[in-house]
Amino acid sequence: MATRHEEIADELRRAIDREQYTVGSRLPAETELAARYAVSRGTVRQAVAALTAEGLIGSRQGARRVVLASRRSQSFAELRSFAQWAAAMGREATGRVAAQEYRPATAQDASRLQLPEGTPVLHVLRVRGLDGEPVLLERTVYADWIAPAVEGIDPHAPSVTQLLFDTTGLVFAYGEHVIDAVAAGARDAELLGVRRSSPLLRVRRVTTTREGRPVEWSDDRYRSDAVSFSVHNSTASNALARKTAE
Amino acid sequence: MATRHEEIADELRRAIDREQYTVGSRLPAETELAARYAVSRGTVRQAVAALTAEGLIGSRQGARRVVLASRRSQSFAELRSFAQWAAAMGREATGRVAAQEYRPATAQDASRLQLPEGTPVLHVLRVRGLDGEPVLLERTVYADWIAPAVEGIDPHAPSVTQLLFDTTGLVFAYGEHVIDAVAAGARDAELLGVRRSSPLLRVRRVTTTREGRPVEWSDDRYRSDAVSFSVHNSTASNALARKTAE
DNA sequence: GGGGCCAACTTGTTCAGACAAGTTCTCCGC
DNA sequence: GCGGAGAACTTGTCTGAACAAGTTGGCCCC
Repeated sequence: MATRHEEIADELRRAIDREQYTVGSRLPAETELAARYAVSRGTVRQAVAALTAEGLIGSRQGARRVVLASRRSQSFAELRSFAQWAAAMGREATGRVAAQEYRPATAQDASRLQLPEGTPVLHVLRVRGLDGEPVLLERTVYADWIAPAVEGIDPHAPSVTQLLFDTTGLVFAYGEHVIDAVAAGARDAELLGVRRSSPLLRVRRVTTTREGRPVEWSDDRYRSDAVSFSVHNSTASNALARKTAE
Repeated sequence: MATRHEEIADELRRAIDREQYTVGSRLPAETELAARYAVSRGTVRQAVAALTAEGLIGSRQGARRVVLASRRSQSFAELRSFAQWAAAMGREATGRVAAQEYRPATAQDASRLQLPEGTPVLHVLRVRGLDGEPVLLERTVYADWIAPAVEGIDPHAPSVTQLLFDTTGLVFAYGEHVIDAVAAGARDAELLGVRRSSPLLRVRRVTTTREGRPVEWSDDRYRSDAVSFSVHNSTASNALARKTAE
């Protein structure tokens, strides 16, 4: 908690969480908050902008801000890392590598990872579970420059993200996710312990470093009875987009 | 295009779109942009903050901003309204009401729409298509205070959103979406023209007005071979969250 | 009681300046 | 040629001020 506006945002979040400000009620005016925390209005605006982006409060010119929701959404760290997400819920993340091999990059791999076609990239198939029960099948392709660090990882390591950070200082900073539904194939069904052709939630994502360099792309399939995703949107911020096939 | 920072944001978006700034390259410094557009640095910061929220550029202290992606994501208006989305793609939105009736609000309805339990709410089942081909099944529950305006709508109207705005001035301002996958039931399969138990992408959402008042909640099922969703995230903004079943 | 108008309030936009903190690049010495 | 130190650059934080634009609530009149 370094900066003042982050402190204030956090304090407001907690106040909403413990229903000091209830859903539907109005937040104090900027000038009042500025006086209360002894900061300028600009700093207060930075704080409430964060809550607005999270979908906790709504804001429109002329009217006081409204509390829209109370439950705080998880952090990006929790979304990037399966293990961190599990830990935040008080569950244990388990995982094993089912297959791992180098293959020359296809045109698709090359385009997504910004590499020349034919560069050897590392394919990894992981099964991940919560408290031992498999819920996610991860087919990940790593760029050549990070692959050596991934290759040496213990097949049962709970957190690849954490290990990569510890060994190479790599941070996953940006992600693009495409979500749809698919039927479980024979292999999927076996590894996840569901019946063939049961519906799976598929998330295809590309992750990049802070410098904007793509690190990996992945085809993740979730047991839809165990996991769902949640997104909030507003006229001001629209992270979610609908797309047609191909 | 009213405000200066919106103009600048739009100009930058277009420049990225026509690859004047290519993916992976660096944006000019704030001070340079400020000079170029003859505005203060604060105004430039507002403009680039918008692009950052959209996932188009990445930003970190000390380094110049990096272009992360070029394709512009659709607006919130397009996400809220099926018809607007279709129009933006140059496709024709079709739709028909398959069933419509009032029912007393269940505890779940009451909680989601912030109404007293037992209040009569309007259930509507709509089939929507692109160029005549059905792609979406919409089971929507409308709050009692907006239901009369919905009831009178032509069953084949392409855009409910537009009609509600025209007749009542209502704007859908905020939305919370929970996404998972389900198998098509017999009714779903028939209405969408797919085989039973094929995977569907389910989006359950609650929409509220600008005042933060819930208007409707809906269970939308998309043919997963026709539609997918896309979300971008970063350490700074995380609209997407993973959830476990109940 | 209802409708309309206005004043007070509140958020949005923009400016200019100062300092903090992190990154990048150059130059120097080895 | 390589690495390290440091300067120059760049984004992040924060202040204080002024005006624009939209909302809300109260008051008055019919």
